[in-house]
Amino acid sequence: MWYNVDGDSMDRIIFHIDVNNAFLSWSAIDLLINGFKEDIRNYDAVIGGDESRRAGIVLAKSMGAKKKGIITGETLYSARKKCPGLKVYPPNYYVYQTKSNSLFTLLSKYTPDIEIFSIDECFIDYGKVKKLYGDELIFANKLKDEIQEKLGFTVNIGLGNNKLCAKMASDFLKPNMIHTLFNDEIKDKMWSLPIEELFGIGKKTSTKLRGLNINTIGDLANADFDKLAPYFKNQTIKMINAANGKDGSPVISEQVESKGISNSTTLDHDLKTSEEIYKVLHVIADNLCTALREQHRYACVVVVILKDRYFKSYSHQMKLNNGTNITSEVFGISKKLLDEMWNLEPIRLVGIRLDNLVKEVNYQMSLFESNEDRTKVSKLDKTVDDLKIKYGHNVIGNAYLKDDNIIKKY
DNA sequence: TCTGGGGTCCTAGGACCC
DNA sequence: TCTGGGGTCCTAGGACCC
Repeated sequence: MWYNVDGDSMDRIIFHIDVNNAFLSWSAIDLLINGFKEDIRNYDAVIGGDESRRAGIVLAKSMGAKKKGIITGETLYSARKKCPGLKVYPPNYYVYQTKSNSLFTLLSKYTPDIEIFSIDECFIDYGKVKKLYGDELIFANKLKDEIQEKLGFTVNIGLGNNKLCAKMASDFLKPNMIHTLFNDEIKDKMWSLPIEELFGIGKKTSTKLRGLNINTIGDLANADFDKLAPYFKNQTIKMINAANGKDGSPVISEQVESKGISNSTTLDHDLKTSEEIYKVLHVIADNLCTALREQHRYACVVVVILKDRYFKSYSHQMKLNNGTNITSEVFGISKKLLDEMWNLEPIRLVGIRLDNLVKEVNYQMSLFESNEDRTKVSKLDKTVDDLKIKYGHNVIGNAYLKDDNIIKKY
């Protein structure tokens, strides 16, 4: 997390650029390109998950839907109750990635100092290029308009002396707006906001804070450290700094490799037998290992994640002596982990996370295995990967999984 | 008809070693 | 027979973000 006070300084100028209703805007543009007559941004519309797979939640909403009180993350069922005429469209992640890339490409004309924060958000260290482009507000306005003109969607841009303030600023009033939250504006513009608006303060923490009669960001900014410390331990100082708009974390433009990758799926019905769960684990293990092999990376930790019908989640993990990206190995470990952890309660979600990723393995054979076997399975994976590259990801799968209805949903 | 999927970071407790 | 800390590594779970 980036509330790091060291390095915070007045003379930095940071932009936070945030696409307005990203998924919905991007889907709207894509639909228009494909001959759709209406712009779904002008309806009461949402991008939503697949209800038949029990993934029916709101991922993004139009301004109209927002006005009806629909919030991101709520069930489509509940959203429809608020807005009976609601239109629901499925997400298209391929389109989103393309639009996202087009935004970052446009921005990189101006500066290499861009930190990609998520698919629809980034930070720019404007201080470093100010002498090239001049006044930050004038530039921000031009940039905002250029994005709308060339890419067809709107953004909010927040300006501050650090990333935290820039991010808070871009969130003020939407859409298509520019806001500043410089150090001398923190009291006036941020302290009156309710505590849950502060970045990093979620539901659990805000409930606890309100219980301590801390209701606004200003209350937290001026809170007594010793009073809060027993409740929030090491987080206390970070929270108080954040409420004071202090953050020294740098804009990091190099793409850092992820520390782990995961894949999980909510099933369309609860699974009740190991055999059913194994099949899902196998597909997931293959997805993840294929991705790792593409990146030439290896996992040293395998985690199996389950959610039961009450939405309670469980995990079980194993650290490996040797990193692996071999599907059959990860699948084998996952099965073992499942067998150890599963209490036979019906399962709603199955996932695997591969962690502690490394670039190379110095493979050390255990006493009883032969390196030949390992080379063989590795080669098999490679052959499958090559076929996938040549003919597409769906042409080949494990025969074990063929014609299985779990896979169709996947 | 409650509640996606992919991440990061933190905490607490246990094992183990010195 | 009972009793120490300190440090590190590992695991499970939680909180938060988009």
